[in-house]
Amino acid sequence: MNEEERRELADLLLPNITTTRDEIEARYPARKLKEGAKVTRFAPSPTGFMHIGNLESAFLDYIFAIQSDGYFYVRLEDTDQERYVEKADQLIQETLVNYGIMPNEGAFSSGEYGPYVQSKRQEIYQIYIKDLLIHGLAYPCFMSKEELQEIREGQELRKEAIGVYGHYAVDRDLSLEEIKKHLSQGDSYVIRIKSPGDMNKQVILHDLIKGDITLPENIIDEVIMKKDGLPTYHFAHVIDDHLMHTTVVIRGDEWIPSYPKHLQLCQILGFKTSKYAHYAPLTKKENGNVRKLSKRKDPEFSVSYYDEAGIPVEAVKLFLATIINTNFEEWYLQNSDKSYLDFPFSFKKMPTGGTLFDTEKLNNICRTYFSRLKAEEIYDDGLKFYQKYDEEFYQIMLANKEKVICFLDIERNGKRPRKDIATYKDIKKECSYIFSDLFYQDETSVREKEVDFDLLNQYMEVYSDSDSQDEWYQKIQLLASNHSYAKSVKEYKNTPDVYKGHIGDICEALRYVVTGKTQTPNLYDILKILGKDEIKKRINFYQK
RNA sequence: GGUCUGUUGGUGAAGUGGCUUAACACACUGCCCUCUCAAGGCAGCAUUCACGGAUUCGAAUUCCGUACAGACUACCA
Repeated sequence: MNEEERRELADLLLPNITTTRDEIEARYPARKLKEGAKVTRFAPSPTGFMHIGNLESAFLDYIFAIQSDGYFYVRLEDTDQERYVEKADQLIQETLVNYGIMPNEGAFSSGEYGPYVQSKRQEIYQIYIKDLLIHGLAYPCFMSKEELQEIREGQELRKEAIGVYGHYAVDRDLSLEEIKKHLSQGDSYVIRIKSPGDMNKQVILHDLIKGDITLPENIIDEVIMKKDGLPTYHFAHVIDDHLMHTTVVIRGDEWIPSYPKHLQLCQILGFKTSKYAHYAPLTKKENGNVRKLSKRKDPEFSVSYYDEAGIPVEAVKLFLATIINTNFEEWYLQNSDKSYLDFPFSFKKMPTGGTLFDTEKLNNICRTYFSRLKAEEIYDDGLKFYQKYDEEFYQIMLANKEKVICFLDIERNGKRPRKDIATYKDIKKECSYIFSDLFYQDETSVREKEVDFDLLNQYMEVYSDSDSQDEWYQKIQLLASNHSYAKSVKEYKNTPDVYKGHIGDICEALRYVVTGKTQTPNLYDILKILGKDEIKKRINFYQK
C-alpha cells in the first residue's frame, strides 16, 4: 500500500477521528516536577472486589509518590467490558478512603490529565491507532477465532513460539482492495501492530526491584484494538502512562514477560518509556507448596475480610509495610512514635521472590498495635466496629462506656502493656465477663475445674471492694497460709510436699470462677470492676 | 513445550566476595521476675545458605549444570 491508500484505509476504519496526534499531545503537557519526584498510578480493573494485592499496589504507589514529592493518581482500566462489575469502582474508592491512601488526582477526584477511566478515552487511543495506520505500522486483521486456534495448535505441535507473527500474520500485507472486500462482507476485525521484532535479539528490562532482566524481543503482531473498538491493556497503558506522564509503573511481576511488547509499542510510537518496578506476588503455603493467594481459596485475599475480622486498617498497613521492606519492622520497633511514612522505603529492599502472606505475623502486628493505644481510642474504634457488625454488643458498649474503658485500661499504661487484644472482635471476647448477662450465657467459659469453695467463701468474708491492691494481696496471703497453701511460688517450689498448693493456685481458681477464663489481665482490677456482690453470685453459680 | 524468575532455620526473612562464629522478627523450649495466667527480662534454637561442579587466597554472595517451585505464553487485565 502506498501512502495515499493507507490514508484511505485509516479514514475507512476510523472515519470519526479527526484530531491529530500532535493536537492530543499538546493537551497533556509535561508535569512540573521537582528533582526525583515520582509520578505513580494505581490502575485497577473494576471487576468486582479489592484484593490484598490491589491494596499493596495502591499502597506502593502512594508511598513512593508521597515520599518523593510527586503525584499519585488512580486510573480505572475497564477496557474489558465483559468483566465489568457494577459498582466495583465505588468499592475501590471506598477502600482507598478507608485506608487513607489518597490519590492526588484520578478517577475519583479530578485532574488535568483525565479522563482517568479508559473506556472514556476511546477517542484518544483511536487517534494513535489512526496515526499508526497512516504510517503503515499497524493493520486490520480479519482472522477468526478458529483460524487463530488452528495456528496455535500447529505451533504447539511443532514447538514453535505461539502467536501471530512472521508468515502466520497472513493479513499483514492485505491490499486495500482485499480489506474493502472483507469490510463489505461485514467481517469483524482487530487492529494489530506490525512488529519489527527479531526473535534472536534480546531486550533488557532495567527493573527497579529485580534488577536487569534479559528477555527476547517481541515478534508478535500484538492486538492493539479489539473488535469492539476498545484498546487492549498493552496498548492502553502505554498511551496513558505516556500522556499522564507516569515516571514509574509499579505492577505485579506477572507483567514481566510482556515487557518486550510494551517496550516495542513505546518505540514504534516514539515514546520515552517509564521506569518499571515489578513486585513479587503475595503467596500462601499449602501442603508444602507455595502458591499465589487466590480469590476462591483464601478469605484473607479480599480486603473486606480484614474489615469483617476487626483488623484495624493501620495494622494492615503496618503489615504491608513489613512485606514491602522487611527492614521496616526493625525500624518501627525503634520508632513506634513515628508514622510509617517516615521510613525510607526503597525498591531495592523489596523481596524479589514470592512473599509469603503470614497471618501469624499480622496477628502479632495487631497485638502490638493495640497495646500502644489508649483505652479510649480502642473503645471509640471498637464502637464503630460493633455498630457495623454486632448490634447487641454495640448497645452494651454504648451503655457501659466507663466500665469498658476501665476494663481496657487495666495494665495498659506502663512499660508492659497487655497484648491480649489483636482485633476488635477480641474486645468482646476479652471483656464479656464483666457483663453479667454475657457471663452467665457464655458456654465457652471454663467451668469444669475442681475448686476449693470453702476457701473462696472464706475469702469473700474478708474481701472488700475498697481494699488497696496491697491489702487485697495480703488477705489472699493470709488465706493461703491458713489453708496450707504457700504464700509465694518460690516457697512452694522449695518444699512442695508441705503445701496443698501455692498462692497462684488460689488466684487461678478465683480467676476462672469469676471470669470463666484462665487468662485475664490483673485480677485485682477485675474484681473491683465486678464488685463484691457479683463475685459472690458467681462463686455460688459455679458451685451449682 | 518455550521464555523469565526464584530456592537461606519450625516460619517470615537480612545478607550482592573477607567485620557472618548467618542480623532481626514471629513461633517454640528453658530459666528469672511480678500477686496467678498473660505480658516482660535472660538464654537456647541453621557448624550452614536446594544439590553437583567451576572461578577465587577467600563464596550464602560470581559462573555453569541438575532438581524443585512460581509467573507468563488471550480480541483478560
